[in-house]
Amino acid sequence: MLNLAPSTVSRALNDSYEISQATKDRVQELAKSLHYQPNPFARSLRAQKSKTIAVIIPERINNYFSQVIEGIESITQEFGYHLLVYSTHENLDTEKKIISYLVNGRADAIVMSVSSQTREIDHLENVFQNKVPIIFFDRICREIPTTKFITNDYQSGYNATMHLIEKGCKKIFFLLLSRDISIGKERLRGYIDAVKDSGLAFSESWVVQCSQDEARNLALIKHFLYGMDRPDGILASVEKLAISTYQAAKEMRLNMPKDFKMISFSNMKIAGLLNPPLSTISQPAFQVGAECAKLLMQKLTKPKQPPLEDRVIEIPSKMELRESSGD
Amino acid sequence: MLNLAPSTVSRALNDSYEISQATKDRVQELAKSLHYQPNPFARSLRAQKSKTIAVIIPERINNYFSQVIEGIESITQEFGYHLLVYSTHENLDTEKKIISYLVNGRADAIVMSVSSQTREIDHLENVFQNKVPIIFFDRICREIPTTKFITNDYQSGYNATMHLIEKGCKKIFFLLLSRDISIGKERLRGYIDAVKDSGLAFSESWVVQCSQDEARNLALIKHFLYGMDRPDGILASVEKLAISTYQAAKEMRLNMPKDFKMISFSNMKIAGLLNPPLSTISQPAFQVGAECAKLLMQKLTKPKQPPLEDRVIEIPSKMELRESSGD
DNA sequence: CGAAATCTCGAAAACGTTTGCATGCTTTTC
DNA sequence: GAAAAGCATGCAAACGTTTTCGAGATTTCG
Repeated sequence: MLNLAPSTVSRALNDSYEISQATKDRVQELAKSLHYQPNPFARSLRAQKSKTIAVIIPERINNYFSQVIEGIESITQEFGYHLLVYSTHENLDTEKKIISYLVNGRADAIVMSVSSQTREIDHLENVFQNKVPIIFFDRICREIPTTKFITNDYQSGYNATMHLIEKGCKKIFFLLLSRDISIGKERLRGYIDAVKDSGLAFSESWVVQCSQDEARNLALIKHFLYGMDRPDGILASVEKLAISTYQAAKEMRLNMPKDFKMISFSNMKIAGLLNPPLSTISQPAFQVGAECAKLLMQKLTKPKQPPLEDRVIEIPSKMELRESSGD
Repeated sequence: MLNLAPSTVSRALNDSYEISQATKDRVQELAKSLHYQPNPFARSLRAQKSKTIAVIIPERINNYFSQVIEGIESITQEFGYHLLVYSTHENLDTEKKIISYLVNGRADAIVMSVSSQTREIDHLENVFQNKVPIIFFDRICREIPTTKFITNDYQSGYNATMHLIEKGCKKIFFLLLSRDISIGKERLRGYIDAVKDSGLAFSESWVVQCSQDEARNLALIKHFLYGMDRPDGILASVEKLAISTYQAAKEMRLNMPKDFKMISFSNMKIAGLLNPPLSTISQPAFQVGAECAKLLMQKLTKPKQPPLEDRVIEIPSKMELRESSGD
């Protein structure tokens, strides 16, 4: 429309020094009046980058993961990056499929928390070999040499258990989703060490392996709460299991903290409004997301950046004691 | 590597009828062994479509919106569509900026719930004029002639209010975020009609306008709960305000349902575990998301589809009565 | 056996940008 | 006054696909 070559227009829009101010003005004015927006695919194709970050989480309806995404976005948004969000629904096959979408440049980087089913890691190796920067958080994969963010899972598990013991618990059950995922393992270790350090008669049956099926979890919990050897303390390694326990206690008309005490890893804002208020170990979710994003923005927006360091960064959780644990 | 032209390779991979089986096999085998994945940008550039849907919500840490996104994904995932998720943080300027990213083809369609600040709608008009299919849900924009999904806001507001009145409430406050957004208006209308139909002495001061600032909301709620003309019933039009009310009641040691009764629009799964269990009107969030997605998939994947119809589709909510309202 | 039909593949254009290089023009410099 | 330098712009290639068109090879058919 202005009788200019595409190259000139491009340079004018990008404010190149080799275009006269007069031409720049003409071009930019017309662009504005036409609501011109450059085509992102042409750009991505040419530049070999997408200004997009993929976030992969195991489930969406979860306060922790929502907060992490908020944290990520708080940083990426300043840089004009877009967020592609995927949920694996804790399913390994879905995770593999999602990953396969992302190794071809659709995203410039990946931020993820692996599913509880993830045992093999070929697909993750593949990402790494394809030079797509990847950062893990919470449920990390130690084998891939990249940066990972976790909280002090061992210590938190230890402290939470010790707290229950101090409150008089002699038989403390540990509820987990899967023994395979990183956080499960570490929290479990902390729990076991605390139990043993206190000289309690630990038994393997104290560790209760739950599943993705909420109805089954509820039945399982009710079952052991009915039994003869029922616990007087429970440490839930994920929020979901704490909720099922509340449900079970309610249906069975058991009283917390009288009949048993509980503390849980959880990022619920309303933990204090439950009946009874739930003692929690809450993770710095927003901060974790923000730190992941900062690292990625540094790597992606600055020239000549080294690959992401192979290290584990720990950001401590906060224990908030309420009535459910007898406080 | 196979001494074939790009066109042949392309056709072989896409299983075109004009390629011999032998060649197809050779190509597909090599592709598999190289983990070949076609470049999405080249594809999008060529096809003028991105297989991506943008979802714009006012906030991420919200059960309702998370569930809607799950619903959307449950459908789009089968079609191999990707989800770009944005949060406006209830901010109009952010909303405008996000929209401006999307009118150039980055997304094939938009599913959105407008921010509580959204009064002007030029940016939404712009989307529509650019022929980007857009569907609204929950907080809709009636002026844009497209398909919108809502719940029976008026009726739900009416029923909830009637329920409180049946439980003996004489002075019922209505808590809302903004009078501008669609759902606020409709729920408010239902509430007012119910109050008037019951012959209660309605006063404008019963409608309490809250803000995005949680601390201010808490102070506001505490203030009217302290006052002489404090309500004996509260209808919260959004979950967030119900939570602030619980917080206020807790701090002031007020007892629900004795001192006042409450019911709230909310999609919290754990409403029943609060103290006291919260009566809710819960929306069919997952279903709303799924319906939006179904419509879009139809429009995007089938040839020769008409534009999205200009109509409002209502999916009813469910009222679940618990102790907070005196049940 | 010649012509038509069928099968298999390649050449080239197109999608909308960005950028290295070339070009023509004006200004500066010795 | 001629060469060098600076300025403003255009040309063309490249990014990786898909698709239209056409060409050569083989088969079929009368």
